[in-house]
Amino acid sequence: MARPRSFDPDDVLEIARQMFWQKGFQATSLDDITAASGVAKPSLYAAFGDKNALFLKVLDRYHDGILGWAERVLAQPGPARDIIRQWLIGFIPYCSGEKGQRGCLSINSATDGSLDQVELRKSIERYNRRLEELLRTRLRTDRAQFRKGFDPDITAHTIMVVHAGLLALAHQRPDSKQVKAVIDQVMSLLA
Amino acid sequence: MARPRSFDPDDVLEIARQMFWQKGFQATSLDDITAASGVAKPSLYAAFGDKNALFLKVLDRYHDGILGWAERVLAQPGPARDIIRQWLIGFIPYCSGEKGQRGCLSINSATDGSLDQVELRKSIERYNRRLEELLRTRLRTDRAQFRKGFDPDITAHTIMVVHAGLLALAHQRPDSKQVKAVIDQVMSLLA
DNA sequence: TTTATTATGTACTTTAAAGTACAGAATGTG
DNA sequence: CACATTCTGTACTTTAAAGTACATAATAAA
Repeated sequence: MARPRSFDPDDVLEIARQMFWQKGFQATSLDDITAASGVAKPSLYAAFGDKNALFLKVLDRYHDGILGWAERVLAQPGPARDIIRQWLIGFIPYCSGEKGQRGCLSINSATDGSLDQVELRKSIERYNRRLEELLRTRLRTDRAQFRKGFDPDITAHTIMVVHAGLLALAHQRPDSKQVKAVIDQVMSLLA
Repeated sequence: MARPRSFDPDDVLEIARQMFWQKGFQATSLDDITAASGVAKPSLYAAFGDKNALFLKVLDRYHDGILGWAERVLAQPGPARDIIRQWLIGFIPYCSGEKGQRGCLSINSATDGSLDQVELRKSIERYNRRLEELLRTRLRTDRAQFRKGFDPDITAHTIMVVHAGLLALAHQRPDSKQVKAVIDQVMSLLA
């Protein structure tokens, strides 16, 4: 009954994600996204709202991607230690070398002082809470695999800290072997 | 032989540091710094160069402050483990609660995609290299205090990762007890 | 006291990017 | 076909902030 959209919103979100991830929120203009996607500004505004709203949608998408993957990996059968190690190893391509330079979109956003919108903070907090919950649940469930006195809650949080640290330092493009060595060393806490 | 400066450059750098740290590079305008310091823009330009150059000076100052403190703490006599623990504990006020929200100026800058100037990257890399070197040197020197097979180099890097992780997650204002628990757990790697 | 020199403050220009007005195009329906 | 409806593209306005021109003020030296 009316003119249909000439683009797939999901494609645009994907393009926007790449640009925001690479250049950051501030340095990515809507003109950039228009140029890369071929979708003019009025259409972007109609489909996603203003720049903040667009970024929030992109970030939520990013979060969902990582959470979905974490859920799949951490639900696998086997020793919790091996599973969590496997999960961390999976981040190595994003924590080292060329690709590592952009770091993590979520952490980049969390550390960006100019982005202190309430919605954004909530999204990031929710993401961190969920991720930590996945780790905690797994460690609690498999608690019997560890030493007496093992604390699943603190350990889950420590893994979150290491994870964040690796992705924060990723901007320096460390060597993947070094990242792996850190993961291996930290994994010795799971005993 | 000429009109003297009416302000102390160091005072301005201190004010600029607070503003950049709180609001980030992009969101802090020179007009903000002018308003806070009482120094007009042409004077800022004459004294520090453009905004990027000013920020670089601020960041170097910040780095020097932390490095100086780390040198002092890590040179103290005593078991390396206790000394390094003390050093990490010293960050707790900056990793938790209200004050933690701004995180670390260096990490905030490293994760800011819009700040990919060469000079800036160099400054941050140099800072990280020096900090890690202080840790590594101490761990190597006191290597005899640890188990057979203890690797000072990897351990120094792991501590850097944890340090970065704590400061990246600081933006969520975690509880100081939780931060302390993570530090204590990680310290068990030094044995 | 005059002069050379550098700092300061006002007010300007420039630029980049967010956001929008509006005319016209593309569809489904009667 | 004609119409209601929503989308699209061009071109505009607005705003915020970086950077600067210029007249003036403050000092040290001669």
